Amino acid sequence: MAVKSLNDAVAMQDIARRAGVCKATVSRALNNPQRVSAKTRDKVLEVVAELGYTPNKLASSLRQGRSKHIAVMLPDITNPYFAPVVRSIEQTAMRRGYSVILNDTQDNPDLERTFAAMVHTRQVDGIITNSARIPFDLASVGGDVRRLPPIVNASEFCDLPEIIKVGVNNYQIGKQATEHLLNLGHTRIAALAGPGGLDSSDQRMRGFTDALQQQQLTVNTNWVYHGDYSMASGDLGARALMQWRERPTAIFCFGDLAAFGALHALRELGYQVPQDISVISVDGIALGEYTSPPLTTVAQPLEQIGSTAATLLIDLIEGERPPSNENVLAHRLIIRKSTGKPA
Amino acid sequence: MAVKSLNDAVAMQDIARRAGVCKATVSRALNNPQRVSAKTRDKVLEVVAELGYTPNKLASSLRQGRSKHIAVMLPDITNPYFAPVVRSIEQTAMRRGYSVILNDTQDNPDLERTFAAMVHTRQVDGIITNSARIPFDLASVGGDVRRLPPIVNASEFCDLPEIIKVGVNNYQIGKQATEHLLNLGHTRIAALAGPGGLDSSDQRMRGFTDALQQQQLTVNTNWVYHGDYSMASGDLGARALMQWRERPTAIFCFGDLAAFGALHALRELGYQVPQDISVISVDGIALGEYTSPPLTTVAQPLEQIGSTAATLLIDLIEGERPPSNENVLAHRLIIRKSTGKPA
DNA sequence: ATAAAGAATGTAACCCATTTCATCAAACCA
DNA sequence: TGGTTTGATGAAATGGGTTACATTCTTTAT
Repeated sequence: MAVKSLNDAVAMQDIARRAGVCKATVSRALNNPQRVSAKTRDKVLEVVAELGYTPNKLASSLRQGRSKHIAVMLPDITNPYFAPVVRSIEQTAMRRGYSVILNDTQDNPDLERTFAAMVHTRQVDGIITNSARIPFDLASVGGDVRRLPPIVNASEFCDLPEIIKVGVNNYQIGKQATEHLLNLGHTRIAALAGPGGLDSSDQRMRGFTDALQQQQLTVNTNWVYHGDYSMASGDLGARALMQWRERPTAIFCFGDLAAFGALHALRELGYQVPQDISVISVDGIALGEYTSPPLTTVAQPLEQIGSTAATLLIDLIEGERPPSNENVLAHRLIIRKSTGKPA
Repeated sequence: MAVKSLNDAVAMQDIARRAGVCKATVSRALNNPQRVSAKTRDKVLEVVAELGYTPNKLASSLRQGRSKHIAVMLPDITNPYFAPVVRSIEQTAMRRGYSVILNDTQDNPDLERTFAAMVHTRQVDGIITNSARIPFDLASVGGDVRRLPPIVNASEFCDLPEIIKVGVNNYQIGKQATEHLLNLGHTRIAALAGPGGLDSSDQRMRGFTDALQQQQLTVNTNWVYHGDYSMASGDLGARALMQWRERPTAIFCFGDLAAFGALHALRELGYQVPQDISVISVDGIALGEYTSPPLTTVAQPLEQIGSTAATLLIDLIEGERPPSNENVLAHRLIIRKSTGKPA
């Protein structure tokens, strides 16, 4: 049945025998070289090289009670927003000696829970999640959040204050994106928002509303469409927003993908961007540079979100609490060709 | 230092004690329920539920000599081509009880090797790689490929016949893409190829050449540009191709990303697609539906590549050799708006 | 020179589940 | 009814490291 892994044979005991020392010494020579005499160390390392020995990390993990694996949960790896985050997590983790186990939850709570169980089975030392749902069964920790295993919440926030979070200031993002449009002279601005109730979307909406109000403008509810950040919903949303008798001159998309969909719809409907209508969005994914027209967007520091999340999580695993639970990283408005003065 | 995981305490021994049986019986009750009397089984399961026991998978893996982890190596998770493949691998693996360890090698042989080393120490049961480089130090296995852990080579092929491969017929893809352009009446066709020497690119180029020759056309070397499949190289390549006095009326991009770059360049240069120039490409990534204009492309069955690769690998791990080492999946021409008759 | 401190190494327990082998009881057969 | 097969369970070895503790060999200090 199960094929036995191959170059097993050689274990620590074999090295020990051949080097004329005991297992413990081999272990020390490998992990705490300074705790072993130079002579012994050299001899051990020589035998290790000779026999091509690689320590079995499972055994080590079992004994030490930590696997040096971290899990990354995200709703959809296919989303270009997440890919750079994951890549950066992976790089950071690898540098610190951790491997990344990937889990695409498809935003399915059941899958999230299944995966979360991995923490209990000791397969992973901690989790980075991009979901607002923290899937751990609170009951199992007696309702005490502090007893949860290390978790870092990236990009999208849950409402447990005890959980460490890393992301951007979505309120400011919403405000700045809107202000960019206002500064260009737009007054009829639509919002192609994300799901209501989702923190990132709600915050951006607040920023949107406040920015308008500072110019004595109010939100036209006809011009607010709640999608799900996807291209398809951006397409649909843009069509919905443009159907009204009184049309907006600018659309603030709450995500780049939705903006791609919107650009597509607007083109099909025969509008020129930005001549007929401006489009701005949020995220700063790489594709935005190549759309037609290239997309003006408030970029999130995706790599930095990933590396920060990984660093915080690993610090946490290794016993170092971060100074703050809220880690807000800087966003950046990138002005390209999809926004302009209103006609 | 290292924080001890929390609800440790409860191990199999605890269940055993509490249920009045021995560890072995608990293990059997959990893994081979039919090998235990109904009464004992119920009692054990009851105690398991009561104490909230979850088996330590590290221990189990150590004992059984298999970790139920598979590693996925790919050059860049940020590439929209790979994301669906990875997602599909992950889903398939999860369904079969395996976790996926992700490694973004950035096409860096050193990183690949580093990671490959991990495979030994982490006791990863198998590997799916999207690189033509099989990074395992052959010396370490005495030059004997059969001693490598199970590997499946997806998308991009190495030249070891012993390695299982899953992917598409790139020659046919190249041919069909070209034929589509020929059928529309194009005779001046450029190729925005991938790196020379890379199997996928070379095969598509063969298909391209053969399709042209069947129409008594020859390849104009001015109209062949070798990029690296990236958007940036597509942009550059398109500009290079359009600089000649005699210009092509169609460009065959060897990858969707390059096509995005090409569309961007063509737009900037003032060409209308497809009125002035047609663009076709390969991959069928989701974004292609939303470009301007939507991209005609030969789609690869990305999900299927992933699921097939995962299935083959896990079968292999569990001792089942596939009928063939070459698993070629069907591609599909998707005609959208980026190709048309020549002016 | 010698006790005390320190460094190097060995012994054995430990992490926790799986699995072989032995044991014992119940069911089956002639 | 004695002998055998079958089924349930337990004892103990196992996988491969790590580490607390014990022991031995050096140094250093007096």
